[in-house]
Amino acid sequence: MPNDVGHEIADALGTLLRRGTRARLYARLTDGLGEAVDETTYPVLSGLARTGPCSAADLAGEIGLDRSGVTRRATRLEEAGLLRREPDPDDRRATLLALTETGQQTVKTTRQRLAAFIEASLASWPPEEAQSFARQLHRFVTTGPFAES
Amino acid sequence: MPNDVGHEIADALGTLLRRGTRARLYARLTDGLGEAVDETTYPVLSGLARTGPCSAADLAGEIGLDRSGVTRRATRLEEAGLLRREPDPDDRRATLLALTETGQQTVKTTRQRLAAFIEASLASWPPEEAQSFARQLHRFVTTGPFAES
DNA sequence: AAGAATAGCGTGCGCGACGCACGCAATCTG
DNA sequence: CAGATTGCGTGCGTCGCGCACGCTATTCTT
Repeated sequence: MPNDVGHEIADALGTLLRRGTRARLYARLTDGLGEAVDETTYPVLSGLARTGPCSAADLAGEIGLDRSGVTRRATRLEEAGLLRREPDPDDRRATLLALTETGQQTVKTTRQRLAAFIEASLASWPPEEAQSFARQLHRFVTTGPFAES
Repeated sequence: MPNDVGHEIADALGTLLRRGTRARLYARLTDGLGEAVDETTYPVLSGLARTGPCSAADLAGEIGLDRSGVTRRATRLEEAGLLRREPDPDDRRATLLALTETGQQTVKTTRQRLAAFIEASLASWPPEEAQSFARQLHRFVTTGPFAES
């Protein structure tokens, strides 16, 4: 493998991990979806969409955050009607976090926006090139130095 | 283009933009390089390595941060001996920020570590596949929805 | 040439996000 | 049935960040 490869990818990852990059992308994705959903609260919605209804502690582990932070974000999202707290029927001290209908819709549209952004910037690529790139990127991220520590 | 492509890349970007991902990667890259260099201060070093000696305001624009933040990080790095403040010979009110020898060395080793991580996770790939992936990723990042807004 | 306007810099201040730890309620254990 | 444990929300301290002020040096204006 030529030496350039590592440095070329390093450059790309560098700009990708910039604070501003993340902020701009989230701003575009959550634009017009209400005051409550932003860069900090969206991971709660997204994680909850992945796991289904679960406790705040489990969700905290899922999105890599302290339990207290999840609780606070959840209250914000609850007040905005995107999330619902329901008592766990099996354990009366536990409360389950679950997405409401609008919450699910919010996650859905956000993901569609991201996919649309990506497809737009890949529009000029040969289809099979885009396809192989997608597979390679997925493989690189899941097997690289980014796995769950 | 198949619909999967957008969603597959979206997944990869999702995990890549996780808060924890960024934190873990920076922790590994800056491990043992001294107390002062961490996730927040490294962009100052890296940006300064790209631009060469320049003012705090210019560097702020470069790394997407407020000027005051650059100043504070610069003082931390200056106390650690990684950065030097020198008066601008052409403008006596201006002070230029410049990397010291150890500062340059720190940036160099950090970049080498990142490149090594990447090459390690690409070690099992066919060389020409890695090469095309690197080019595609670079192109995707520079032309995608991540450009400077 | 002198006073006004501007530019560069550092710092005080408030805001928001985060983690830790405490208290309360419910549950498990012996 | 009492003590230990678990789940949850919240107060507190810390930290990073942007805004705005004051100070100094420079540039503009007349």
